[in-house]
Amino acid sequence: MKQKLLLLDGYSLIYRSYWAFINNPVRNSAGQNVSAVFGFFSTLISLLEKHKPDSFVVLMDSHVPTFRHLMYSEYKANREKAPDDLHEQVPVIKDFLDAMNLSVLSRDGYEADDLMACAARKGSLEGFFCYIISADKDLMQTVTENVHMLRPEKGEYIDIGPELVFKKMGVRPDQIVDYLSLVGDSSDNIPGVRGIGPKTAAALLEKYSTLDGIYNNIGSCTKGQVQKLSENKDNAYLSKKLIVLNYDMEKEIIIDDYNLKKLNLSAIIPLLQKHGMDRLVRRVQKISGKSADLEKDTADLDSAKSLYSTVFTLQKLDEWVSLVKENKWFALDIETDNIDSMQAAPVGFSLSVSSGRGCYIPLYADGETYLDEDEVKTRIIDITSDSELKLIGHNFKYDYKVLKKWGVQVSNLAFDTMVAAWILDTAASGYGMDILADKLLDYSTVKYKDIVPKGSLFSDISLETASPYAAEDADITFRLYKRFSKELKSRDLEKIFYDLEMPLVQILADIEFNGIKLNSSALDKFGIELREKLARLQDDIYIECGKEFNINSPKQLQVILFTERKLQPVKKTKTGYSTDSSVLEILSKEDVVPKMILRYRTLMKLQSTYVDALPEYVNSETGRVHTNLNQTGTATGRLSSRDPNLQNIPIRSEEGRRIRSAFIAEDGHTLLSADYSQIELVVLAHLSGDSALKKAFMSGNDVHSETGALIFDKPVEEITKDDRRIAKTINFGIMYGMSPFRLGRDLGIPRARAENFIKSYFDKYSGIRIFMDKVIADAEKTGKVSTLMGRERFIPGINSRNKTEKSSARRMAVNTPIQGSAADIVKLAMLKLAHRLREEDLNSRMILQVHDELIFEVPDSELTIMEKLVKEEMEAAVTLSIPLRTSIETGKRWGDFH
DNA sequence: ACGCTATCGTAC
DNA sequence: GACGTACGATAGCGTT
Repeated sequence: MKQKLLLLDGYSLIYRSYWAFINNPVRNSAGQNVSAVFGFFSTLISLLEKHKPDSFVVLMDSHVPTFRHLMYSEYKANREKAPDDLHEQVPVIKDFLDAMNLSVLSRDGYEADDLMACAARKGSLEGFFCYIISADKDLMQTVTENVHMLRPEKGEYIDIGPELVFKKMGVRPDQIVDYLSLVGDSSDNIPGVRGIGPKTAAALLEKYSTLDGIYNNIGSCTKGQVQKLSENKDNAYLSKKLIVLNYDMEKEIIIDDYNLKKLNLSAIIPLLQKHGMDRLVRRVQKISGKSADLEKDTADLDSAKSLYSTVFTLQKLDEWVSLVKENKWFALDIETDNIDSMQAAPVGFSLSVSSGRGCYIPLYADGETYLDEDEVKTRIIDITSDSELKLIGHNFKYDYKVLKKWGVQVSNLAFDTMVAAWILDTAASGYGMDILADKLLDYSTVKYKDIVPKGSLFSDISLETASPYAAEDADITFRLYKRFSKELKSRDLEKIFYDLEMPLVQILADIEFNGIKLNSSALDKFGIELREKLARLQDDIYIECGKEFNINSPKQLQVILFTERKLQPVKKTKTGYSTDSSVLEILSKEDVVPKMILRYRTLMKLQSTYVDALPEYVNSETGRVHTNLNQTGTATGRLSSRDPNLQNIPIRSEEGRRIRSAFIAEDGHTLLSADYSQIELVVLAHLSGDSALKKAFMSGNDVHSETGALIFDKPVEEITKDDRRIAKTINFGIMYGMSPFRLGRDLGIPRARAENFIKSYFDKYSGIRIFMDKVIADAEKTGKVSTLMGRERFIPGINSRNKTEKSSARRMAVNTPIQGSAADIVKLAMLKLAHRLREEDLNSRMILQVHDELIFEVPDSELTIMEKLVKEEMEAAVTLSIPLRTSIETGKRWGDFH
C-alpha cells in the first residue's frame, strides 16, 4: 500500500468556503465573518478523516506577479478584488495551520498550481500516491495513475484519475494543456481560440493528438475551423504558455517535510473555541484522541446497536431462510446495478427478522462473484411465494419489478414502509428511508452516495462497505414496520392501507412492467414538421421585432413586449410582468407578436416535452415505454407518473393529439380506454348529499347544462353552448375554491357578474355550501380532512392568522375530499379489475391510469368480453347515492379516444 | 458544471 | 393574493 500525500490549494478552498456561506455567513462572538476559517478547517478535518494521509501540505499563491502576468498583462485581469472580510481571514487561517504544525508552502513568482504540480511529480517519483485538492481544471494536466485530483463538485469531492479526465473532458491528461489552449479559460481570462468550444477541441485533439498536430494538418479541417484557427494561432500558443505548469521548483521541494507525524491537530482546539466553532472542536477531539481507542469505541457502539452479518455460504443462507420461516414477518431489500428497475439486475439481498439485526447475501461485490445466482434464486423464490410468510419492503414496487425481470414472481408482499409513511402523512416532504430513519428512529443511516462513488456500481464496492449498508436497509425497514403498523392501527388507517394501497403496489408494478408501445417513427416525423414550423416562426418573430432574442426567455420577452413594443402589462409575477398564455391572449388584440409567441410556445412545448423526450424512454429490451407510477407522490391520494409523465400527454388540441396517437396497441391487440364520467362532481354530489346536484345527475342530461339551467333560471333546452361553457367553468371552479376575480378573468366578464354566478350557484346548490363549510370547520378542529375511504390529509395552515395562507389551506381542505375520494374509487376499481382479469384467466393487461381513466391492452379476441367486464367492474366499484357512469372506447391508438 | 428557483404549459 | 393535484422544460442565477 502506497503512502498518501495530499496537496491542498489553499486559496482555492478559502475562496470556496467564503462564498459557500455568503448568504448566511458564519460569525464569531465579535460578529466577524469567519466563514472561510470554518469552511477551510471543516474540509481539512474531513480530508484527514476520510483519506488518512501520511503527508500533507497546503500550497498558496504568492502575492508578487508571476511569469504569467509578465507574459500577458490580461492574465486573471477579470478577477474581482476579494472583499475585505475575506482578506482578513487569511492570516487567521495561516495561524491555525502554524499552530497545528501543518506545512504551508508558497514561492514568489509561482502559483499554487505550479507548486502542486512539482510536489505531485516529486511525490509520485518517491513512491507516494498523491491527491491534488483544487477546483481548477488546469490541474488535470498533472493527473496520472499515481496523481489524482480531488475536485469539489456539487458538495462532494470527486476522485479524478486519468479515466475520469477523459470522461469529463474528452481528452487524456497529457492533452489538457492543448485542449485548454483551444477552449480558453474564462476564470483566468485565457483567450483560447474564439469559436472553438469543448466539443470541437476534443474532436480535433482526438484526430491530431496535439496542438502542433492540428496546425500541421490544418488543411484537413473544415473551412470555418481553418479560419478560426489561423486567426487565433497566436492566442492559442500564448494560451498554451500560460496554462502549462512550471516545474522549476521541483528540486527545491522536500516531500519528507510534509510528513504528518509532527501534526498536532488538537493545538487548534483553543483557537476554534475562541471563534465559537464548537462543532469543529468536537470533531477534532474525536479524531485527535488515540485512534485505536476510537476504533474500539465505535465497534462497541455498533455492536450494541445492531448485529449485521454477511452470508458467505449456502448453509448460512438456509439458516436465514429458516429464521424467516420461524418469524413469518421479514424485511427484504435488494441491491442492484441500476436505478432503473426495468434495466436492473440484483447484486445482493438483505434480510431482517428483528430490529437491530440483519444480513447481506452478496451475489457480486468487489467485482467478484460470491454466492451462486441460481442457488440464491431458489431461496428467494421460497420466501417470496409462501403466503404464510409476510414480506416487508421499502418502496418494494422497485424490488418487485427487479425480481420479476429476474424470474421471481413475488406474491406475499404485506407491508411497504414507504407507502405506510405516506398514508400516515400524505403531505410530508419525503419518504426515503434515510429521512424516515432520521426523523422517526433518530438514526443516521449510511448514505448510498457516500459508499458508491459516482460512475461505479454497487457490485464494485468492497463487501466490508457494502454489507453493513445493505443489512442496515433491511434492519431499518423492519424497525419502521414495527412502528408504522402500530400507528396505522391507532389512527384507524388500517383499512385504506392494508385493503387498498398495499394490494395496489403489485398492480402498479405490473402496469409499469407491462409498459406501452410507442410509435417512435410517427413522433420523429412529427418532430421534423415541428422543427420546420418553429424555425420559420422564429425567423418571422425576429423580423417583426427587428432583432434576435431568446423567445424561450420570459425575461427577454418582457423587454420586447412591454418596453420595446410598449404593450400594457396585464399581471405581475414575483419578478416582473407575466407573459403567460392568458396575458398573451389579451395582448394579441393589440399586436401580432403575442399571437406569434403563443403559437411558438405551443409548438415548442410539443417538441421539447413530448416529441423529443418520449422516444428516449423506450426500453431497449421490451421496446416499450415503462413509466413510474408514484404511489406516494400526491397529498390527495392520486397517483402521479414520472420518467416519463404519461398523465399529461396532450389531448385538447389536434396537434397535441398526434402525440397521444403515437401510443399504440401491440399487433393483434386493441387499446381499451374506460373513463369515469364527471367522477369528481359525482363524488361531490354524493359527499354533500345536495339534492339539486343529485337531481341534475339523475335527469340523464348533461350535468353542466343542468347546472346552467339552474343558475340562469331557464329550461335546459334553452341552454346555449356559451351558457354551458360558463356553467362548466363554475362547476370546476367551485371544486377548486376559485375566486370571483379569477372566474371573471377566465370568462372575460366583470368580477361582480362572476360573483353573482357563484352566489346563484350556492343558492341553488345549497347543500354544497353546507358541505364545504363543514369540511372547513372539521379541518379547523382536527387539522386534517378525509376521503370516502378514510384517507387523511393534514392541512397545516388552516388556523393560520395569515389571510393568504388560510385561504389557500381552505381551498386544499375543500378540494382534497373530492379529488381524494375520486382517487379512492379509481384505485378500488383497479383492484377489482386486476382480480377479475386473473380470475377469468384473461390475457388483457392494464397498462395505464390517468386519474379517472384506465387503459388496457386487449387481445382482439377478448375485446367484446372486456368492454362489458371493465364497465361492469368500474361502475360497481362503489355504490354511491347516484350511479357512477363509465364510457368505454376502443382503438388502435390512444389518440383515437374522447 | 451543477443545482435551485421561477415561469410556463401539459394533464385530470 | 386571487384554482386543486401533479411533472417537466427552459432560463437564469448562485454555488462549487
